[in-house]
Amino acid sequence: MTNKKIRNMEEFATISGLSRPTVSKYFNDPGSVRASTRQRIEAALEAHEYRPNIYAMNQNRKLTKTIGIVVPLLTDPYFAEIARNLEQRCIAAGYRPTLFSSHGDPALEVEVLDTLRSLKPAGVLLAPLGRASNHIALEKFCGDVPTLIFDSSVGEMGLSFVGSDNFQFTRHITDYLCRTGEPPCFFEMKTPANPNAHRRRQSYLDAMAAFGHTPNVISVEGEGWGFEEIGRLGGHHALEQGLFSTNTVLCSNDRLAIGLLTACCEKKVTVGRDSDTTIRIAGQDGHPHSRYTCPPLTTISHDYDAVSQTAVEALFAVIDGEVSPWKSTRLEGRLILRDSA
Amino acid sequence: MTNKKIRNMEEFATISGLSRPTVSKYFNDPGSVRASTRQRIEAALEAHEYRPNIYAMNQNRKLTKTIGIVVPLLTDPYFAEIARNLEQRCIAAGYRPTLFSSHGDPALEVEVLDTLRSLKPAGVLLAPLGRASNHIALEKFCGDVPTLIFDSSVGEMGLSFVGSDNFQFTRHITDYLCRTGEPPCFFEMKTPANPNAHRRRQSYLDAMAAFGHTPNVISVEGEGWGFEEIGRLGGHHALEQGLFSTNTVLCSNDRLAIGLLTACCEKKVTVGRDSDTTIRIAGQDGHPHSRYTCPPLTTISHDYDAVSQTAVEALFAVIDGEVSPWKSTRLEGRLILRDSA
DNA sequence: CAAAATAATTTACGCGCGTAAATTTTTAGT
DNA sequence: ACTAAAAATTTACGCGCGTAAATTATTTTG
Repeated sequence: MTNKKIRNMEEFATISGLSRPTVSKYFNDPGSVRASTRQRIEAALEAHEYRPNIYAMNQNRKLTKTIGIVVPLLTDPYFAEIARNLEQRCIAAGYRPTLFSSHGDPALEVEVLDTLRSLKPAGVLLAPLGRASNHIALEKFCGDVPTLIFDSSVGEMGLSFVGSDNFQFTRHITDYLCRTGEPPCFFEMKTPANPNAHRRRQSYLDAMAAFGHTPNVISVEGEGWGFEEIGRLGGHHALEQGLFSTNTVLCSNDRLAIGLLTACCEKKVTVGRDSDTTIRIAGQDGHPHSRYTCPPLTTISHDYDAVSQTAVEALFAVIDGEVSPWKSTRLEGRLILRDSA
Repeated sequence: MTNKKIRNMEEFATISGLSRPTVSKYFNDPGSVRASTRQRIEAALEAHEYRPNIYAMNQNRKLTKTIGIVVPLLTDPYFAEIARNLEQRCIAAGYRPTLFSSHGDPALEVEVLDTLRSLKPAGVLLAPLGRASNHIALEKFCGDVPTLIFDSSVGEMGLSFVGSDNFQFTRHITDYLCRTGEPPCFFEMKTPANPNAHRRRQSYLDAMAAFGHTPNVISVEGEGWGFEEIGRLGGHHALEQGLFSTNTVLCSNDRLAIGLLTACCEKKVTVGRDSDTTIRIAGQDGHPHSRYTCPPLTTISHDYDAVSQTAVEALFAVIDGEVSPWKSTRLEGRLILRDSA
C-alpha cells in the first residue's frame, strides 16, 4: 500500500500500465478483460486502493448496478427480515441494493418511487402498501423501471409477482386446527391494509365449508399499521362481548395474534393447547417474533428464503434480457406447531 | 403538464426563460434566487416535471445532500424505529437519507462504511456494532466523513456521541424494583455485543450497594445478535439451576427479557407483580415490542425522539460549519410500568 | 506459417451538471 | 434621479467516467 492518492481512473490506469477505457471495462465486468490484464489491475488495486467515482460511473451508464428494495414498513420485523434476505442476494449477485420504506404512507410510497426513478436502478423489488397504494403511480413506475412485485400483489403490474399462497396458508392451518380441536373463529381487521387479508378470509370460509363447520369471522376496527394494538383492543372487545363462538381463534396475521395474546394475558385468559387452557390462538406469517410470544405462537410461516430467492432470480432474469410474460408465483407456507394452538 | 420531455437542465432552463446556472443555483438552494425567478422555475417545474440528474449533480459537488444512517441490525425493531425517526428528520431538513444495516457483522460494517465513503455524504449517523467493530476502520472513516456516533459509543471518535444514559437507566429501574419488592437479580449476556451492557451491569452493582443489598449477576452464554434466544436458553438454565436468588429479575435489555419471559412461559413460571405470580421481570430499552409481551414488560425506555433529534441537530450543526469540541450527550430514560414487574 | 477471425485495447467524444469569474440587473442610499 | 453596492445572471470551463469506432494484439484456421 503506497501513499499515492489516485484521483481518477486515468491516474489509476497509468499506474496499472493500461489505458483508462480498459480499466473502465474491468470495473463494469472484470471478466471482460484478459486474465493477464485483470491481474495487473487487481494488483494495482491492492497497492493503491482506488475506487471509481460512483456518480461519474452512473451518469452515463444506461444500466446502473443499483437495485431498489421497497417495503411498506421497515419497523415490521417481517419486512425487515425479508428485506435483509433480498439485500444479501443482491450483493451476492454483484448489485448495490438500496433500501426504502414507505412507512405505511401512500404518499411516501410515491415519493420513494420518484426518488428511485432518479436513481436509474437496474431493477426494483417492490412490496406495495396494498389497498392504500396509489395504483396509477405504481403502474407508471413499473413502466419506467423493471419492477418485480412481491409480498402483496396489486393487479398484474410490473414484471411478475412473487409471494405466498395465502389460500394454501389459511386452508392448511384451518385444517390443522379443525382436526385437533374445535373449529377456529377468524380474527381479522375490518379494513385490512393488505390485499392478502381478503384471500385469507375467503380461504377460511372455504375451508370451514369443506369441513361442514359454521364460520365465524370477527372483524375488528382499526386503521393503519399498528396491528398489535388493533389486535389487542379488538381482542379485549371480542372477549368482553363473547364474540368467539369456539375456543379456537385463527388470526389473519401474526401481529394481530400477538395483540390478541396480550389482550388474553390482560384478561387472565389462559392460552394454549393443554387441557387447562381456555383458548387456542394461531397466527399466520411466521413472524420473526412469533417464537417468543407467551405461549409461543402456532403459525404458518412464509418460506422467506424461497420467496426472496424466487423474486431476485425473476428480476435478474429480466435484467439479463430474458423476456417472459407476466406471471404470479405463490409459494406454500410451512406449519409451525408451538404451544398456542 | 405538457408532453415535452426535458432531457437536461439546459432544456429546462430554456423553457423557463433562464440560463442553466441560475436554474442550478435554484436546485442547490431555492432561496438563493430572486422570488420572481423562483416562481418562474417552479411554474415550469409543475408544467414539465423535470428532475436534475442526481449523478451529474453529485459528481462535482463538494457537499452531497446525502446522509448515511448505519445501524447494527435493522431487523431489530429498536434500531428500525430509531432509524425511521432519524430518516424523517433528515428528510425534513432537506437531505436524502440512505439506510444501511451492518447485519451484526463487523466485516459488513466496514463494507458499509466503504460504500458510504464513495457516496460522499454530507454526514453520517452511525450506530456501531460496538465491541466487535473494527475500531481502526471506524476511526479512519470518521476522519474522512463527518460522522456522528449514536446509541453505542466506542471511544471518542467522530464529531460527538449521542445516546442514552445507561447508568441512569439501570439506577432508576433498580431503584424502582428495590422499593416495590425484593431486590433484583441482574440477567445479562456474558459477552455482550454492546458496550452499554457493561455500564448497565456496573450501574446495577452500584445501585445494589447503595441499597445495602447483595447483588446477583447471572451472565448467560451466547454469541451474536439473537438476544431473545440467548435469553430463552439462559432463562431455562437459570430457572433449572435456581440461579435467581430473589423473585425479581432485571434484564440487561428488553430482548433478553423477552426471551426470559418465553422461558418462564415454557416452564410454567408465572410472571407479574401480583401476589399470585412467582417472578417479577423487568427489561431496559423500551423496545417497540415490550408493550405486547405477556405480561406486558416493565422497562425503562430510551427517549427515541430526544436521542434522534439531538443526534440529527448535532450533525447538522457541524455540516453547517459550526465547530465544537467532541462531546458526549447521554439522555435519561423514562420508566414504563407495566404488569411484569 | 500466413491469413482470417476474434478479442482486447486505444482514440475521441460527450454526458449533465457545478462553479469561478465576468457581466448585467436590481436595490439602497443620498 | 444618480451612483455605489449588492444581488442575480451569464460565460466558460472542467469533472470523472461511458462508450462507439478505430486500431492493435491474440487466437484460430487452412
